[in-house]
Amino acid sequence: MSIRKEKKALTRSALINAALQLVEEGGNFATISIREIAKQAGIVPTAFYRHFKDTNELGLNLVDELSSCLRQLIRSAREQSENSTQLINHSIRIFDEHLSSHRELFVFMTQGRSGGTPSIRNAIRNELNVFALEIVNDFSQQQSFPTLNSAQLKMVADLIVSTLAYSATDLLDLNDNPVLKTERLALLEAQCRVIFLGAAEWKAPQ
Amino acid sequence: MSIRKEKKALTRSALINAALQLVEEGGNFATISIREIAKQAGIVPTAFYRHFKDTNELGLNLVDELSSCLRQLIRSAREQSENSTQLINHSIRIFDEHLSSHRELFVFMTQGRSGGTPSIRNAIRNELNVFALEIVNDFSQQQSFPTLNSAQLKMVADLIVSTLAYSATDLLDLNDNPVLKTERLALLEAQCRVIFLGAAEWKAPQ
DNA sequence: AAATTAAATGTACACTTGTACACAGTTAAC
DNA sequence: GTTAACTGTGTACAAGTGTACATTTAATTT
Repeated sequence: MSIRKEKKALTRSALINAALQLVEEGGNFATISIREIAKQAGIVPTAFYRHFKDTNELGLNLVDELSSCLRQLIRSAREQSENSTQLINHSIRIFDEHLSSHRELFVFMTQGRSGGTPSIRNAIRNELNVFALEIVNDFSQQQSFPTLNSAQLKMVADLIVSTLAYSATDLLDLNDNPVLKTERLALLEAQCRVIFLGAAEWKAPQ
Repeated sequence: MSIRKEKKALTRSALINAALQLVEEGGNFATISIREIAKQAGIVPTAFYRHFKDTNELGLNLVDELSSCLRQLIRSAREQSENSTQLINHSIRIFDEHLSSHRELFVFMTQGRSGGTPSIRNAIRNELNVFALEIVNDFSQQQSFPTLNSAQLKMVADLIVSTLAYSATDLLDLNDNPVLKTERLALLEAQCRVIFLGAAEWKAPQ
């Protein structure tokens, strides 16, 4: 890459990190201004436009960051043991670790899924859908629920993703309260187990 | 009530409705200004302060509105038939009707749960917790899951609430697409059934 | 009927916001 | 080596923001 493009990529990621940091510091992405982001990134406000048309376009790039983060999460979770109870325990631990190590991205995700612009909402929805499809893939390969067809597996995977995403808001808020956070993780674990039990029993209503 | 207090209550609810309408028109509550709200309510900006200290305080009052809306939802859902499959179907239909008839409140709820100020997040969390406790109450009275103790019932009720709340974001977005909305409702229904099946099978891990 | 109280108005001010535009400094292309 | 292209700077401005404060209007109290 040429020197110029390298430098550009550098300030570009400075902008992305600036936005994420402002979000993590308690700001709502929807309320963050171009000027704040530029200031945090150490550039002049108008330079922002060399990289993004507006904050919405930057937001869509944050979703890309989220995307690779989720892929990484799936990859980590796959290095695990066989037993189903262990599987849930281990996956949730990995999930929790990712929440902590990529706080900003998950705060952005939970905010954006319901409070972002329509395009950001859709982008996040799409990423969570891809995430669910990855889980379906694992279910199929491991024969987790032999009685379910792929549409039914997707339904269960969506439920898992929904439960994880919902818990993320709580867990991110409980970061400074280890006791309550452990309780919330235990709740999440029990709920996932309920879902697994239900999926194993699932049959269409008569 | 005296005329003066009546009028005050009137403009107060005008402010509340103005905020809700702005939210429903696609705005994010976090980005709405005092001036916008006052304009929408048909009063001068500074009159806002006669009723609320700031938008956050108004938001907490929106949570109160949400609270009574959820209570009403529970009450409606209780007038229903016995069979468990019917119960899920009927409850989800009622839920959907409430989403449509109180759109603004549920948009506010989904936005606020993850994107609101800390105090608003907590207030909404609290309302959803109360909602889950109501469900626990129903589970107990109807002996839905005789093998579960009350803590376990609460865990299941939280999962139901989480699933409903998560689906709300999707359903609110699909209001103008009946086909996809019906699909999403069917997904929600299947997921609730998975949860019920799992809860019936639930036992602590060995 | 007069005095008091309180809600809503109108004005004002210091900020912040997005963004247009001219410019400077560097890298890339020729 | 000169020219062209592009990233980042600096200035500028109209529009929107929260909110203090004095004023008007109308209901309540006396």
